[in-house]
Amino acid sequence: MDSDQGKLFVGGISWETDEDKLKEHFSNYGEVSQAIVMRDKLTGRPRGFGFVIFSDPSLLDRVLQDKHNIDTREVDVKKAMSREEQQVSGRSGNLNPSRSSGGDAYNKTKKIFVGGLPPTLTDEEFRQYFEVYGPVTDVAIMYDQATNRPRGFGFISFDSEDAVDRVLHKTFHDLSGKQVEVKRALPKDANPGGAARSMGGGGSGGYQGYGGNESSYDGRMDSNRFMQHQNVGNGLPSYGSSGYGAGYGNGSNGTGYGGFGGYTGSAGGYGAGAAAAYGATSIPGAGYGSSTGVAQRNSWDNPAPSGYGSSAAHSGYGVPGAAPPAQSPSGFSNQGYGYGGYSGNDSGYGNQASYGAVGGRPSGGASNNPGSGGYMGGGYGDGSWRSDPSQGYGGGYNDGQGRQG
DNA sequence: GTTGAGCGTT
Repeated sequence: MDSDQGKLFVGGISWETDEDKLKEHFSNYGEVSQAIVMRDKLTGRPRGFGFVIFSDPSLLDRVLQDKHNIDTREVDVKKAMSREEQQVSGRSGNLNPSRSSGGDAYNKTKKIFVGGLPPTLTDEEFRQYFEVYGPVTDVAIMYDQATNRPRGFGFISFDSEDAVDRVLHKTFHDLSGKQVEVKRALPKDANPGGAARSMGGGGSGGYQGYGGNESSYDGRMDSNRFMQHQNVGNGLPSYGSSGYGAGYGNGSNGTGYGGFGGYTGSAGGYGAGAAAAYGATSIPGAGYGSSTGVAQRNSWDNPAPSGYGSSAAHSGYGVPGAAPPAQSPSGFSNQGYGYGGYSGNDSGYGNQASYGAVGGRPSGGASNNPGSGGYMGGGYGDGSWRSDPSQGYGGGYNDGQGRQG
């Protein structure tokens, strides 16, 4: 919220209005440090709103009292809500206190993303600026591979989490006279190329409706890109840096409802999501899901809170008693029993692992539907990059029978 | 036309 002081939402602006116009207009009140017009990513067409940030937040009061005309349009000016606040809309002022009490102990990322870098910035300057906050172990300014032009962002790795905390205490930093924005870097490791495929492109078109990694089993996570370790209020266990996986089954007679389950913890590293898929079977009621994360080891120096830092989680056998006790992370069970949710990472950069297999056929293989055993892609949705990087959402989708009948 | 873009290497 701190960082949003001095930030205005400007709605209803003309499509003619660009950043410069915005800035020009609001500069009448004081120094505008940033003006931005939101555009459609694909078409580039303005979406009709933007944001303005004043260097001096105290100017807002005056600005808010006036009516504003830009490009012959009367625009709507409001105090910008942070993305966190938006969903809470209503409550008078007092939103989640949550964080800042004890200080984000769960976030272990030592790397920050820095956006808005001046193109002229050098590695040295970049480093020097941030070294003030603590020992810097790595510096990376990103360049376009083809044009070799600065992409306007970079990364700083710190030696300690404390340094990161200090940096993040303020979202905006002055660097070479411009303002840059820092965020926790998304753990790149959480996005292993190759495991994220399927979902969507597949061509089989199996799942309907369950699309996108931000949709979720009950919709509650949707649009909440800032889920922290606060209570989510959905009755599901919420561990600090866990990822949730949701598996949806589609059994041959429609009974399969996967449910939810599987979380992964990480010991000293980035915990990324594990997705568990529950096999829906043709046996009514057989497929079920429950969240069965098992936390076993927490003995390192990792101050694992509440089962955090577990090594593995198994959960959700589709067919009680019939499922092979497969510990193997092969992810496929040949006879069509679903199991899902194995994940473990013990150290360092914990890659999430998500294995789900579902057959969706009655046990015993007495199936007249040979060869169409369902395949479940290990679902890992990369939490959007905007999310708090400690989160990983997994979405598991399976189309139990492929086509039935 | 009214609440946000940008995320990599070793």
